[in-house]
Amino acid sequence: MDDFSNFKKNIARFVTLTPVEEEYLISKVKVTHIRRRQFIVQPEFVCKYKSYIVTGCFRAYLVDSAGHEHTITLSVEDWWISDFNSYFLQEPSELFVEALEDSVLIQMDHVVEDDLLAKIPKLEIYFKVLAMRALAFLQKRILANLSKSAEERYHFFAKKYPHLLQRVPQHMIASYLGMTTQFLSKIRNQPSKT
Amino acid sequence: MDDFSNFKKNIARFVTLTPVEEEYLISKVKVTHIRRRQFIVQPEFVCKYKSYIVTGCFRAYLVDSAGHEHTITLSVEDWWISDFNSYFLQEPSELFVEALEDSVLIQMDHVVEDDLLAKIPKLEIYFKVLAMRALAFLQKRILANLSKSAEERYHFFAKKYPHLLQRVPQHMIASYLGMTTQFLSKIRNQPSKT
DNA sequence: CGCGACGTTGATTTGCCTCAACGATTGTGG
DNA sequence: CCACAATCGTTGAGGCAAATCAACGTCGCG
Repeated sequence: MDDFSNFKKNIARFVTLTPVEEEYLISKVKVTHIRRRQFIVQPEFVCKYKSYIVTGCFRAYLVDSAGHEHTITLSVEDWWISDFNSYFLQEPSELFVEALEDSVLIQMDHVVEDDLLAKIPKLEIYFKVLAMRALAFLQKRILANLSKSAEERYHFFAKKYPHLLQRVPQHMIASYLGMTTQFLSKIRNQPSKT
Repeated sequence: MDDFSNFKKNIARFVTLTPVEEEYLISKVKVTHIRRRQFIVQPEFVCKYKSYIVTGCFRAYLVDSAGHEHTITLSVEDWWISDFNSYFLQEPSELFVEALEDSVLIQMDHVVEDDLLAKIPKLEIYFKVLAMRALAFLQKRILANLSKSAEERYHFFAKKYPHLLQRVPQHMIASYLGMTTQFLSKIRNQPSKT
């Protein structure tokens, strides 16, 4: 089971490529190994790639003027990561995207992407589906932040992503959920109802 | 200046259609007039259309189990509105989308959209650009909610969308910004800096 | 071994909410 | 066309959820 196995499967969930197309795709993308604590995106720099996570774990976060970190994204295997804003518009990023574990990525840049979309138009559909899902996801997250208490948000998260609780340090989860480490700790260690 | 003038201009910002394509597009979409306080999306129902606002103003909101409204979207002329989640997946919506003024929409349903995308592939690009912009926008909003105080969020909003302050009732803006009407009122009437 | 990253716990503070009452404006039916 | 209701914004008192500040224990790693 090589690096591309799950990548192909993931695409096959939404569009069906011919063997020739698949081969062409694989020939164009680039496999990159990233060490823990390494950054693949940094503020001031333009985000060059969109990256599919083969193995590993990443988070994207912003550091505000008070020096507080705010986590936008926690991603594991079979997700795409990037600063889509910076990648799409080719503007300097404001975010850090950091590997939380040693990771393997499949990457493409704009040149490769445009070529692939031209040669394999079905990929437009694949990326469209991903974009729509991302939109739905972000909308739900905004709603959750507006309408739920810190405790509700945590329990919802814990139920939905139990594996992340084990892989990701708690202060990052806290910052993802919009609360302090201390408060999250208190939630976890209180009697509580489910 | 007919209903389609700005619609065409908006598309032309991102892709260039031939006169024939433009005509075909116009022949397929549907112009709808909506009265103030009318709903174009309601919970339990599948969202049938994506709609371009020719004139008017809409908001999308969710009512939580405690009966509180949470505004996801405030939209005016030249924006697309829909419950994209419900429209894209053809699942029942959870949202209300309500006209805040008498409005005129240009609408397309899935059948029309698929046909248009097949006949005018350039529209894929148009919608892709819109989707990416929406993604960037939602991401910024999540960051603002995570990192800014209610007062900062309000002043930021007021500076960025001064026209909305006049068109939209304040309790809706408050719910969009994630605070109560009363608190927003207090922010507005305090000395404050900036 | 010693330092830094991580989590926990308690005391205190505060940003924002809830509840409540009250003008002003809009709009609507008799 | 007026009266009354509904909608909208304002203001104040009191309360709570979550932040801040601070101190401490543990673990992993260089």
